[in-house]
Amino acid sequence: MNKTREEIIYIADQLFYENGYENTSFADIAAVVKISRGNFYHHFKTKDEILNAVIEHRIIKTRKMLDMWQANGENPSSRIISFVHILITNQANIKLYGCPVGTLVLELSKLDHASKPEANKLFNLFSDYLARQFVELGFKDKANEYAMHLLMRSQGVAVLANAFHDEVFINHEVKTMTEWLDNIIEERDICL
Amino acid sequence: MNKTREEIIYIADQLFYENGYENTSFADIAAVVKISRGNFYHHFKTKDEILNAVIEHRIIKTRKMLDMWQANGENPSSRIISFVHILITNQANIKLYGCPVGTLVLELSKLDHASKPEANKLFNLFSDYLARQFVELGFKDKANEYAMHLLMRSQGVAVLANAFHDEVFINHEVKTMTEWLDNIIEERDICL
DNA sequence: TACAAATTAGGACAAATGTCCTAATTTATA
DNA sequence: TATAAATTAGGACATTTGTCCTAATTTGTA
Repeated sequence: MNKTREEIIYIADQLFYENGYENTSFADIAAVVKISRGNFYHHFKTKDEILNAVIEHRIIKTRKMLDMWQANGENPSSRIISFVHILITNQANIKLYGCPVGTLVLELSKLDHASKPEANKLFNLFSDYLARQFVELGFKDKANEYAMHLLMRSQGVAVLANAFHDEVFINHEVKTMTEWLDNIIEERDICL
Repeated sequence: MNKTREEIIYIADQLFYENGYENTSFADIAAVVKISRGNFYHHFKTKDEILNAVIEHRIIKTRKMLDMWQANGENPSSRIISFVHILITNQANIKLYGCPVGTLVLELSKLDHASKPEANKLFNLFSDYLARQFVELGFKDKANEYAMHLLMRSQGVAVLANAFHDEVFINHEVKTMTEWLDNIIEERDICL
């Protein structure tokens, strides 16, 4: 039900990512959805309402993706690799527009926007997912630290991927991330 | 000479960083500089011209800073540490607005702005600076790779510093960066 | 001092923005 | 089918935007 509303959210999601929130107007969204600007008001009273709907939509999408990784990943290690490999899967978009999460949170920071905490939840989803894997790997004390470390690296790669469009760099950094993971696991085994 | 022009650039530099380029208007800058909006046109014909002037100004500032690090750093290793420590020195601003370079390049990407390559030169300055240090450390083949790796890490930390405002995380990541540096130097010595 | 150049203030201008209203049309329901 | 509800189109509205013009003032110089 409410197909138009969902289509608005779907298109706004894309446009906010590709062109930024501030730089996307009602008119831009309406033009793609092919509805009149007036009709808009019936579904969303303000632009902020659209943003909130988009963020909520992204949270649901992300949860689904993480649940799938959780279900399909054979072990914590391969589930972590699923995360790292977004950088390769979404390489084309990341080169053009950066990371959808990182760029949104940064923009909302500069706009001093009330929805920043909500957007931040996207980061929390990934961080919690990763931390859970590290706990399962036996890194009880360092799980959060390691999760943030990987999140940090993927954000750094996304920024430089956007800046330099260098595929070799991206592939190499993905490799060093998996090596880093192998290393801490190896060190853990030595300690036992 | 041309004090007003320089003041416009100085203020625009700040406002573009704090509020974003798109989200900063002529009126915003004029209000802070305390000149009439009309007078603006005498110094800069378009907003893009201000942006270009701001980028040029940042390039000059950055060059000066790197030259100072180059001159004052006792060895390549300590010069690299100077770079890493921006994350601590500029911690307050990074938490609020992210990295000035990364956020500008990302925004210009989304705006599909003609000045993105110019802004990217800021990244090149840091990357070249770092690569030079790694060459001096004897990593002839891996100098660029290592430079990009450190740049990537500092960008990642900046994004998450903005998102989470977590001082402990920042300090810890700075520590792991210095440890990473120590490690590759140690490994190099073992190989000799 | 006299004159030219540089700088300034103030506002005009069209276009775009987010918001909101009304009237028509479609859809669903009794 | 008749009626209410949901959805739509089209445009009004004040505000803000970047851009640009003109006339006044300040500054520097011969």
